[in-house]
Formats: sequence, structure tokens, C-alpha cells
Amino acid sequence: MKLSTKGEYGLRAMFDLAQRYGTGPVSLKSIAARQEISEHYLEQLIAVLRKAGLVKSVRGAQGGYMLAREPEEIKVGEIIRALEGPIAPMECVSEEDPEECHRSESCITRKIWRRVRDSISEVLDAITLQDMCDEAEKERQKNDYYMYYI
Amino acid sequence: MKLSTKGEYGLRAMFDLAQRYGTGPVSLKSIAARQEISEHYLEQLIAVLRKAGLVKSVRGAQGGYMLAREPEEIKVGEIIRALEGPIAPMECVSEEDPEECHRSESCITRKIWRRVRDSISEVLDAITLQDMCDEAEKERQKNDYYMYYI
DNA sequence: CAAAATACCGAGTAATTTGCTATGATATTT
DNA sequence: AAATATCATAGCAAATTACTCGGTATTTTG
Repeated sequence: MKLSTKGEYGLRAMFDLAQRYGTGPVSLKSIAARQEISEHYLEQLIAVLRKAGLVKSVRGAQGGYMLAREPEEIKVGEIIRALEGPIAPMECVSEEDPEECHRSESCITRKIWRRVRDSISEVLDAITLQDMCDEAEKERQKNDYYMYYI
Repeated sequence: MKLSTKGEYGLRAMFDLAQRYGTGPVSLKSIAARQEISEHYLEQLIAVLRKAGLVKSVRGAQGGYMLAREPEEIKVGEIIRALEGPIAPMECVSEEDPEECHRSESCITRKIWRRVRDSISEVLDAITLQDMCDEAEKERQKNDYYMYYI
């Protein structure tokens, strides 16, 4: 019942891009360094995000990546789905073409998985990259406040 | 982001036992047959459930398994946790001794995983085996109703 | 008492997934 | 032309999953 590092690293990378939104292309190398992720591995993850239309790339020297849309228009759920596949605590309730088993008609457990799935989706789709940036800003201010009194 | 078959099979087996609660020991063989699960494999899962104090066993001929408590006192969450481990969409927010990474102080993504974790727990802990039995009964009545008019 | 029925136990194993690494090609800027 | 990037594909070790196999211990039944 865990997400893999794909989702973790991918979200961190997207958050990194969100915090630098509007400042031109951000190199993979710099994201990997800040987020402490293997460069080659992150390359694969960001390729998936690119194909999903979540990031744009600029090739060549001084190139890099940037968000394809504004931070407030990218939901965490989209990022996770792109990297981890459709939300599905159980195959039979996958958001995308669930394969129903033959006992599905009367399957009581399936209702539980559906509720789990929906509650996960709800959380992930309620948060945008902008929300995360705002949260980070709040955190920074809190720290400044404490600094002042120390 | 999937549960393994452990959680799936385990819950189905426990639901099977709940539906037969109060009727004496239920053999593993019969559970496996009804739920279409490999007998040997289910054996391992039910051993875990026994060690977690969720089922009791009776050895020998006519022996079998039964719920250790009443169906309304066993939450789905307990079963899932016994078989799949603590709810933890991410290691750093595991219900049981999460291992925090060094970036934890300012980790914005962690808040998201916490919310995901809590929403999963909430769903799973709100449902008992009795709830599932009631649901099954409702389903049966619905079918009877339709039967009457056909 | 013997046989059958059952729970209990530990090891082994094929397939899949994960989390990478390695190598090289292609595009752009300087 | 050189440097800096992205893009693409293949390979691989470790872990996990979903089992199977073979046997032992216990209890009931004929």
C-alpha cells in the first residue's frame, strides 16, 4: 500500500519546478542536486511527465524543463497518476478500465476498495502545486518570525 | 499504490468467517474453496491473522477457524494492517515508527502523504465486519425483491 | 486403535517490480 | 567545434509477491 519513489521523486521535482515557475528552463541536473535524486533516474521520470503533458522541455545548452501549465492548474493527483498509474487500491476498482472478476456482482469487499480509492483521489485532486508553494511560503514566514525573537 | 492479494484474500476470508460467526469452527479448506484462494497460501495469511489475535483456531478433525471477537468489534483496518503492515503511502508517514528523512523539517510533500494516510485509515477504520455482513444482507434482500416481480 | 481430517510450520521458487546504472544519440547555445 | 542539455534504450541487482511443497501435530471418528 505504498507509493514508489516514482511518485515521491516526481512530485518533489514538480514542486521544485513550481517554485521556479516563470524563470526560464530549469536543468535536470539542478533539480536532481536540490532534491537529491539520481540524475539518470529522474530523467526517466520527467520523460513520463513530459509525455503526460505536465512539463515542457528546452533542449541544448541552457535548456531544461518547466511546467507546461501554471502551478494552480496542476493537481497533485495528475502527477501521481502519470507516474504511478490510475489510483487503484485494488485492480477491480481502478480508475481506468478496472478488470472485474467474476464474483463482482455480489462482492462486498469491492465497495470498500472503492471508498478507499475515492478518498485518496479526493485528497490528491484537492491540492495543486500552487497550494504547495503557498504552504512553503507560510513555512518560511513562520521561521522568520521565530528568528526575530531568538 | 495497490494492496497485495494478502489484504484482499485476508479480508475476504475474514468476511467469510464473519458470515459464519457463532456456528463453530470453519475449515480452511472450505474458506479457500468458497473464496477461490489457494489453500496453502491462505494458510499463511490466516496464520498472520491468528498471531494478530483476530482469529482463533481449533485443531483436529472438525476443527477450523473462527473470529476471535464479535464481527462488530473487528474493523477492516485491523485486518489490513495485520496483513499489509501499517498504513503508509510513504515510509516517512508510516503509522508505526516512520523513518524521517533529513529533509523532513521543511518537507511540504510529507503533509500530502499524511493526509492521504489519514483518509485511508479513516475509511478502513469506519467499517467493521458486521457492517459488511449487513451490507450483504441488504444485497440479498434487494435480489429477493426483484425475484418476486420477475 | 487406526485412519481420516484438520491445523501448524518452514523452506523453496518463479515472476514481477523497483530503483537504479550505462551508453549513446540528438539538439542548441556559445 | 566544443560544451551543455535533453532524449532513448537496454541492462541489472535486490526486493517483493504469490505461490507450491513436504512434512508434523492434534483431534475426531469408525
